[in-house]
Amino acid sequence: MNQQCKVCGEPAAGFHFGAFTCEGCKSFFGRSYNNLSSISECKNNSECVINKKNRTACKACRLKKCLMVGMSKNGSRYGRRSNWFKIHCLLQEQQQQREQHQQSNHPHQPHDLMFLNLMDDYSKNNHNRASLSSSSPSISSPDSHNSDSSVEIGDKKKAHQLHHKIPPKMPTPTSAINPPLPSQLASFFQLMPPLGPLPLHLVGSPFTKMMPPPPLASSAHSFLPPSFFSSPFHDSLHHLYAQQQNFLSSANLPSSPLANLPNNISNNNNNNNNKESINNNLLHNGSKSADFYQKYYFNKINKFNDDRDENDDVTPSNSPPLKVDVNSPSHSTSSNSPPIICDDIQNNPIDLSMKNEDLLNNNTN
Amino acid sequence: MNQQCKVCGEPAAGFHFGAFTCEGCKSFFGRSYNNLSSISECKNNSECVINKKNRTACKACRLKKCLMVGMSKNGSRYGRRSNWFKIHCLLQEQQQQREQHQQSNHPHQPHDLMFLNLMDDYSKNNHNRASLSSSSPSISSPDSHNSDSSVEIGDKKKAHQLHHKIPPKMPTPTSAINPPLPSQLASFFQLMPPLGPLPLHLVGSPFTKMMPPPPLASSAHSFLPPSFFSSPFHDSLHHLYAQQQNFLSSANLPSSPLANLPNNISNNNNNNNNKESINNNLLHNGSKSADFYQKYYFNKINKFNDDRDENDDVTPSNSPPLKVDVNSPSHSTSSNSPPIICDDIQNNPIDLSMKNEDLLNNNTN
DNA sequence: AAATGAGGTCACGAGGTCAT
DNA sequence: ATGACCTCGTGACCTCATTT
Ligand SMILES: [Zn+2]
Ligand SMILES: [Zn+2]
Ligand SMILES: [Zn+2]
Ligand SMILES: [Zn+2]
Repeated sequence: MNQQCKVCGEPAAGFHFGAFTCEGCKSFFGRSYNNLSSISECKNNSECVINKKNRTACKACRLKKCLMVGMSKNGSRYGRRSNWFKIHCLLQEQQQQREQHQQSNHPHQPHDLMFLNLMDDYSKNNHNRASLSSSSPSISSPDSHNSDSSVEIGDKKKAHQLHHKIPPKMPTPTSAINPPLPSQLASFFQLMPPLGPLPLHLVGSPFTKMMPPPPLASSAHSFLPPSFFSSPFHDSLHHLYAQQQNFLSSANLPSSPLANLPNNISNNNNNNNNKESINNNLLHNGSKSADFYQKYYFNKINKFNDDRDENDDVTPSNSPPLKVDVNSPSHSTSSNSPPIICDDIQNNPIDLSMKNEDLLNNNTN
Repeated sequence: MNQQCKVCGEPAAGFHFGAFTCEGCKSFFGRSYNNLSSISECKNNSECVINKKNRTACKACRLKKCLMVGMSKNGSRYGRRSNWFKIHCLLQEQQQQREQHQQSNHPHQPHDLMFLNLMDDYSKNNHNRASLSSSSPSISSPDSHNSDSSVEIGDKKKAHQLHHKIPPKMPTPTSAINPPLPSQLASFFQLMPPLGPLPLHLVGSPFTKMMPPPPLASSAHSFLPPSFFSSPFHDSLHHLYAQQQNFLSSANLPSSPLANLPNNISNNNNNNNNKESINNNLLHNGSKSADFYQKYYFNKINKFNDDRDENDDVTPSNSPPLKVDVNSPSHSTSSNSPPIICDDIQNNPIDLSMKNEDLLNNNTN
């Protein structure tokens, strides 16, 4: 797949810690997670725009970006990904491409068609397993990516339309993320802010709407054959995204820094060694300085990212009415309204229970 | 590897700041970049030929040479080099040797063969699975995956074709660079020119569009097995090189020195500390003397070097319609024209997305 | 079996050090 | 000021558990 690293934009090496990332960002996140102390404060007001070239210039902002795109050490999963997951990724890619190119364009083809085409290809190959790509030359191998748009060929034209509804409102993950973060957001997110007063004023809506970066987002799920999809990972993603946004917008900052220790924030169920080490670091230094906040936010965001995954237990992929969720989601229900997405997610039990990875996995399988 | 320092010719210690250099030139560039003021004007009309023995004689010309070979503090890469990079370096070396020896000679062996042999060795080790994508994955590692190439798959074939044409026209990086610079170029480049009137006649073409100087350039890529190489780093390099030349020849100088401050030139997105220091230096001294110009050009060239890598963000591997871009680019369109190269690069998403190092790394893997 | 990601390994290069 | 040498963060590649 042609996925790009959600953090730096380089071609992604895979889905790591909850997001498509390159090897570098994967390793960076893995290392940093257990060694926050090694990250020095941003010298640019935590507003660095991370890209392939400068990703090593500011560790603070790189980590921030990692968290922003949903990376988390919890809930990781192993094993081969389902074909649906792959398909979904493809669709998402196409969508993004489409959005970029013909942003204002008039959608000719309903992407339903596009999707169907894809499905056809898939089913054909499926027997062999060829995986998507196989059939369509373009796609090529699952991993290898197809660079191309695999999907593509036939679809490109149609593809763009999928999102016509959603896109406008919902920022594409990538597009939304890559661009410089709104200063507001950036300021909010200052993991390494000199501390100081927290940007509570941001709590409002404006911020909420922007966040977006659902690890994966696509409108395709509505097309997925019900039988295949137990739980729409797609929706889930949206939900997650929404949740994240809520988190960000309503994050309850410690009114008195000292009052809430980061420890409290850490996940309860989490046995993760890594997590512990982080907390230890935090406790270690008693001062409630910038360092404190840095770690505080780190934990906060991490918990948020982790939580989205934890729900799974509660609602297994099936539990929630598939049909309802799948269909109703963004499309039918609030198809027009952009902000909607969030709503859907929240209302949809299914989604809530899923995590990025899980979501992806659950579907179909 | 037997690489030589691109600046002074001494055996290289590694790939530093975008070029193979010795420890001395590496350190020199690292120091000078942040302390331009320490560099005094050349007393030889900026025409000093830098070599191992005299490299410390004229800092101005040494720095100039550094920039000429593509050194830049931005976008440096860390970490281990990909196997492809190594292979590429080997090929490049061989090619150079070949060129030197049988310059006018009639090539018996297309070096395609040579390359293929190399590739075979390499692929044997890794692959197994290569199949997919083309095989390309040749490279082995699981994750690596794609990183690279993704995009390309479909393009690979085209890519190499591109170059078949180009090579002749495109000077090999090394060979092109090492030799004395064309006088025009040299004059333009006078970083430490006594100042005097700027080469306004050069102002012409759009600076913006030009991209960059390729640290490494080689003609080999055209030979790369399509399947293996997703994106021809080789081409990219050529392109970059060509572009650099264009830049040099057509660079638009500030009509009114005072009007355009070097600061404006600096990258927007660039948070690089180093860059800042440079700008600071510049601002520091108010006089618009030779010093001003020196720094102005320094920034200009630096930006140029930096930009070559930056494009990545702009055109993600996917964004552009693969088919269209890939094919249409240099081939069909202006396939014959040599200057074309630049076009290809710009049009070709693949190339754009890559940077020197990245190029090398990315390919197939 | 095949695929896939978390972790681990260690080649590398940016930076820093310090004798020259 | 230079450049040989050292430190350590980075990231390409590999191993292996996990999942399909
Ligand atoms: Zn990355
Ligand atoms: Zn920063
Ligand atoms: Zn040298
Ligand atoms: Zn000189």
